Amino acid sequence: MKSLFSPAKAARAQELLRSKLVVEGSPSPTVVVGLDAAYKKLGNAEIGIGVAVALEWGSWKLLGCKVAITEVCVPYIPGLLAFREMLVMAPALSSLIRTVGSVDLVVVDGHGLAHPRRLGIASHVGVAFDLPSIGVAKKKLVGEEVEEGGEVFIVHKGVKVGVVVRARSGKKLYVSPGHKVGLMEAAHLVREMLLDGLPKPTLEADRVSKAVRALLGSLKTGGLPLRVKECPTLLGRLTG
DNA sequence: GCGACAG
DNA sequence: ATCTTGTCGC
Repeated sequence: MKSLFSPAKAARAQELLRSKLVVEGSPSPTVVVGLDAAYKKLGNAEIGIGVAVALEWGSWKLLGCKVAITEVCVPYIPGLLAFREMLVMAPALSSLIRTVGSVDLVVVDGHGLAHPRRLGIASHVGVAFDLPSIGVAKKKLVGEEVEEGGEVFIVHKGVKVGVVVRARSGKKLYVSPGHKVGLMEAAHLVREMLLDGLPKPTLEADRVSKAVRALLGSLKTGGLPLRVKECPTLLGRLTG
């Protein structure tokens, strides 16, 4: 059987999307969305859980939440993360946008500009939905950390592509522009969203994805053989 | 050839 | 990311 995924073509697609990327802007969000994905192996199949939560800036009040569940047959390859996670993130995000009406900013797990081809998952999401977005990663993908004027930047091939933001615990967060946000603006916004070592939207999306994952586990324990083949895409709405 | 390698 | 045993410290 032919391969189900072409890394070479995916990388070419990133180069095409890259020409649409805007790396400047300073949004003043009212509605901010957190995106996250979790996975669970059920028999031979790998199930992906995509979560999108909408919060009100500042009060961090929950405005909506959408979950998309489907089998994911794309492997994780460094640099090509978006092609795996977009399968569940895109349905969850588009459904959430339809529900809450408008979204001002999307915070994504992973890098944006700080990527081998300058189009990490945060930028991919931003360009695909034409929304301002920011990438927040827990680990570095490319570049070196360079201090300058009391700020630590991620420098890749001589270009500043991200900022290292320190949580109060001392833990590093690698922040980079996704789309329609500048470098310093992205770092500033993330610092304002910081709570318990992570941006509030990320924290909430992560919480939900872990909870749904636990539910999938208990379904298996209950003896219900989940037939993925018969329901390739389940769009659940658990909160919103 | 060796090391690095988001989630 | 997920799986997973044991250890350390509040």
